[in-house]
This record gives sequence, C-alpha cells and structure tokens, in this order.
Amino acid sequence: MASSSRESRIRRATILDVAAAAGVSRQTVTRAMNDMPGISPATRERVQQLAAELGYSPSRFAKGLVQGARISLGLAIPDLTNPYFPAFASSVVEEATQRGWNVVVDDFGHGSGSGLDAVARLAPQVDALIGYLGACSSDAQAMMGRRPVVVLDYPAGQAAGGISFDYSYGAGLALQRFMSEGRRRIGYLDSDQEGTATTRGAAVAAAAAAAGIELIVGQCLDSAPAAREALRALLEEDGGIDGLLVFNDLMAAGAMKGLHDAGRAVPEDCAVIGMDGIPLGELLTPELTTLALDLRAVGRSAVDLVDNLLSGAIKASSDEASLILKHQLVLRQSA
Amino acid sequence: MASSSRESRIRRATILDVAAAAGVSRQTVTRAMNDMPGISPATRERVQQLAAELGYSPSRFAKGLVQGARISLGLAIPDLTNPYFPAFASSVVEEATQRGWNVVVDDFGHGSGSGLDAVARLAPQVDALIGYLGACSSDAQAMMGRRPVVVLDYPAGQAAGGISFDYSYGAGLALQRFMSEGRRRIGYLDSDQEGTATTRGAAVAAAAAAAGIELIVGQCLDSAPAAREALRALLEEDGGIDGLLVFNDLMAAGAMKGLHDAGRAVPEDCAVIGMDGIPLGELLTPELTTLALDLRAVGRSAVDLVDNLLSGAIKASSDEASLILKHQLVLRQSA
DNA sequence: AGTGTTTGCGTGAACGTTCACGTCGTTGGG
DNA sequence: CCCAACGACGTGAACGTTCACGCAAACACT
Repeated sequence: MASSSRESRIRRATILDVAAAAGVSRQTVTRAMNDMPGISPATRERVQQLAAELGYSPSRFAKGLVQGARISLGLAIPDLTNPYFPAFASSVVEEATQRGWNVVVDDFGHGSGSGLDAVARLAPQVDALIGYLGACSSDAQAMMGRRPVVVLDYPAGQAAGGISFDYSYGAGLALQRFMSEGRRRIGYLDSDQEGTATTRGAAVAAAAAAAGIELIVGQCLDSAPAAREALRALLEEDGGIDGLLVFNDLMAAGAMKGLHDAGRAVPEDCAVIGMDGIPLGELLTPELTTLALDLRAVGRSAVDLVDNLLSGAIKASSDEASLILKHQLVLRQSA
Repeated sequence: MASSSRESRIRRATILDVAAAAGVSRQTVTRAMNDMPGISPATRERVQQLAAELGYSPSRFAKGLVQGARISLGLAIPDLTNPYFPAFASSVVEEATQRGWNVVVDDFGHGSGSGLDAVARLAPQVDALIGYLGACSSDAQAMMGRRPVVVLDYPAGQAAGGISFDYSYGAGLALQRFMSEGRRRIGYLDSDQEGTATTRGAAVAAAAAAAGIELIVGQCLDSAPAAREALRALLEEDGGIDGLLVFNDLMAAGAMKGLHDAGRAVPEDCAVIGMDGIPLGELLTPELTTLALDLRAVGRSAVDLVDNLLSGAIKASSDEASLILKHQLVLRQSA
C-alpha cells in the first residue's frame, strides 16, 4: 500500500539553497540554470552540478507567476476507454502543442464523479476548457468565468459556444442508404442518458419520421458489451429489423457481436451503420460502415475556436463561436 | 486561420482589481472566493458577483506558490491512437485523481517529435513523470533531476527505476499453447524499432530457441494497417506458418485482417496470439486470444511507485523501485 | 458597568522566481 | 594616467495569492 499523501508537502530545494551551497547569488543560479549569458563557464558548471546534487528544480509556480502564464488547456473527456475520445484528444493535443500550449486531461468515465467534478478539478488549473460536457456545459461556463469554454456536442437549447454536429444530415445519409437497398425495418440503438433521448437519438427519430420510417429504438449504456447485450432484447422485442443504426462505432461493434450471437448475418440479414469513424471500424469483420467525422478537423476546430476566443478575435456570444460539422458516410462492408 | 499566439500575454484581472471594485481588501475577496468563514453573506455575494463581471479567476501560479504545490503528474504517451495507451492512461488518471493529483498528458505519436521532446515539454510542469519512454528513459531521468521518473517497459540494460514486463514468461505461455495444439511453424511479428529487435522480440526469440522452435520473424510499424500489409510479405517469404504471435493487440488485429486477405482461416490455418489484453480483442472476429496485462494493475503500480518515491519511502536506486509484471494467457477464439 | 466572545474585516509577511538595474574589478586604448 | 568598455556577479522589486495575525465594533454574560 502506498503512503497516502495526506501531508505530502514536499520540501524541495529552492534557488537560495543552491546559491548558498555554491556561494553565489540567486541571479547567478538563474543564469546557470537557464543558460543565460553573463556567467563564466566554470561557475555555470559548478552551479549545475550542485543543483543536480541537491535535487533542485525551479518551481513552476514561481516561474509561471513572474514570467506570465504559459497557456494551458483543459480537456475533459467522458471516457478514455471509448476509442473515439483518445482519437479526438490526440488531435487536440497535437494542435495545442503546436501553439506551445500544454494540455491537462481529465477523464470522468470510471465512476469517479460526473463531468462537473472534472471541470471543478480542471477549472483552477487552466486558461481554457474543451470538453464533451453534455448537460453540465452551463455549469462549466459558470466555473470558468470569462475564460473560454468550448463544448462539443452540446444538447440542443443550451447556448454554450462550441461545436456541434449535424445529426439530421448524418441520419439522413444513413437512412437513405438503408432505403436504397430496400431495407424498411430500421432499428436505432441509442446511448442511455438517464432515460431521455440523446441529441443524436432525437435527430435520428426526426429523420425517420420525415422519411416515413417506423423506428425501433433500443437503449443501453455506452459500451460494447452493453450493446451486445442490449441487442438481444432489441431482437426479441421486434425481431424483424434489417437495418441498424447505432449511437457510435464502439456500440456498433458490440451490436455486430450481438447480431452474430443471434445468428444474424451482417449485412445480409441486417445491415449496420455506426457513427464516429474511428479506426477500429476497419478492423472488424465485416468492416464497419459508418458516419465518419474528420477527427483531425474536429480537434483543429476546437483549438482554433479557443485560440480566437482567447485572443478576443471572437466574442463568446457571437455566432462565430458556434460551429456545426457534418458527417460523411463511409461505405465499408457492414451496410 | 486562428491568430497565432505570438504575444498572447493575457492580462487577467487580479484579486486587487476585484478588491478595489468592491471597496474591500484582498483578504475579503479571498474569503468570498474560497467560501471561507468570517465574511457576511451580503459581502460574499457582492464580491462574487463583481468577480464574475470582471472575469476574475485566481492565478493558479500564485495559489500554488503559497499553498505548496499540488502534485501534478506528467504522463508521456507514444501514441494515443493505439487503444492500449488510453486504457493505461485511464487507469493512471483514475489513481492519480484519487490522490488529489492532476495529470498532464503529452503524446508524441503524431510525428510531433520524439519522446524526448515530450519530456522536455513536461519536465518544467510536473513533479513526477510516468511514461513509455523506451530509449530516452535515461535522458528523461536527467531532465527531471531528482524528481521521480517511472519508465514502463524499459529496454534491458537501462537501469531506470520503473515497471517492466516478464516477456520470457509470456512468450513461454504463448509458445506452449501453440505447441500443445501441434503447431510447429511459428511466426512472430515485431514492432519496427529502427531495425533493432525490441525487448519483446528478444524475449520471444530466446523462448523459441529454448523450446527448439525455429521462429519466422517479421517487422513493421506499430499500427494495424502496417501489420496487415506486413503479413503479406511474411506469408510470401515462408508460407507455412500455422501460429503467429504478435507484438501487441492492435497489430494482431491488423495481422488477422492480413491473414484473411490471404485466404487463411483463423485459427484453423493459422492461430494468432496478441499481447496487451485490450478490450478491442473481444470485438474482433474471431475474438483475439492474447497475453493480457491487468491494465488497472499496471496503472496502479505506476502511481503507487511514484507515490512511494515522492514520499521517500523508497529510494530511486533501491530494488523496490523496479517492478516486473507478468502476462496472463486469455484464451478466446483466435488460438 | 466591566469583561469576555463573536463577527467582520484589514495588514504585513511569505511563497520562489525572474527582470531591470547596479556594482566591482579588470582590460585596453589614447 | 584617465576613461570607457566589458565581463562577472549581486540587489531591490515585482508577480498574485494565502496565512497568521491584528483590530474595532457589536453583543452577551455576570
């Protein structure tokens, strides 16, 4: 068992300790540590040696305080276990490090609290926040004060600045594909958001209604095993579906497993379309047809938005602070 | 195009601005912001209101400076795109937040430099470092000074404190499985580490030699498409393999695709065993047999180690600073 | 009326750096 | 021999908080 850090006030060596040990002043130590001019090579060497021995490293707080903050970006992720989020996080990290920012990641999937807790942890640490915050987006805004918050996939009605996705468009593409292949009994497997339909679910339902399709809707937790399990119920309830749209690719993977368990062939008996476009889809058998997002573009847009908000080029209240991205139907084998 | 942050020195409101606006002192503002006692509800409300209007939020640097650092942990990840690493990162984040630490993640997979660059970015920001650093582990030690560094999967010979894996044991399990099913022409697909064999590769080769097996070795970049491609070469070169061990699960997924491309049935014609034990394996068809790591345990061990190093309970030079974890063979369908 | 206690708020100091100067001694040119 | 220039180093101030006090007014209790 590790010693819990109740009183883990680490007494670190300060610049004064090093200065005293070397018999020089603070400033000389600073010069030695930061490779600044105005110091003799001999002294520099000696100070660096001593600093290493004492285990000295400059306090990032003191440094940050005097040098003016380096921008750091908070990234709140619901579940690092779902491959979509790392893929997204990866593009954000890339964009951010290109700008010399650093990224603090917090994930709140493993039952360690809600998105709000993550924001609470992040808020005092960062200059801006990007995250899939769902319902807590307005609270997040409050906690961050005037600092930029970019919410992805925010629920309709919540007017936070951020990036959302045109699910109506995407759902249309998927349904169109199903219908062009003569499939009429379409199912949709939604993520379980405490009983209420998700933004995605609502858009899919609307698109189905518009197309005159009677949609068979199932719900389950956002994970592959849950989807696999949920499909059993869905198939029992109304056995005849020949097309299935799923909340995301990970759940779609589980759903395909569930279809396989039930002895249904994909895509012959039932076609499957996922959402997200994560690389995982290509590794499945059959390979997953999906409504793909350009993940690089999503990350880039989010960081761009933060950048513009930070520099004042865009006001948080303006229309430009909201972006809507579209999916693209990537046809593979499953539909 | 976003305005590049060349001169992005953000002039934020300070506690004094708020104090002046409210006609009170610093300390009263502090009391209002931190919900401390010794302030009237009316004043608290007014100050909070004003703070929100001015967009004031306390400087994390000043706060950190005076309150004594809150521990923050750097996590250097080679490639967030490989599902193994998020899974690992997730467990580290969970353990760390339980201790009240926060985690700064940097990934260096997308061509934005080597692991050394990531360490350089992280080093001034964190109190300890955990990472898959491979060859740069000793440089990382140097940059971090006396602060704890826990390297995972470090190359043999490098005596950094950290966590490594008993690949000989794991390779033994896999080979034993192959042999018990009468498979004798075993292949191994290694990750391409600039030509040299990886630690894993060396252990597998040794285990094969010990078992009197002639190993057919292939190499490719660490990604599923690369593995899929590489398998073509491997099969052409020596077509008769009936068992394949792969560097990790992601590459194993690609390899199974490659076998499928070549018309080989898994596991009938050729059995496949991966390494890592990521959830992805269960979603493949056939489901992937793998040398699984207990990912929660890996994350927990790494954070425990940092905790003990930080508290001084363990010296970095001691034997206790090195841990060796074993794989477990999880039998599914592919072997 | 005298004496503690509470409530509400303000002030000096400290946290560990870096920045902008200042100082001292040596060197070199005229 | 004087002055300027330069190299090597030191000193006061500032960054924005919080902590540990201090202090005055209001209130309670004997």
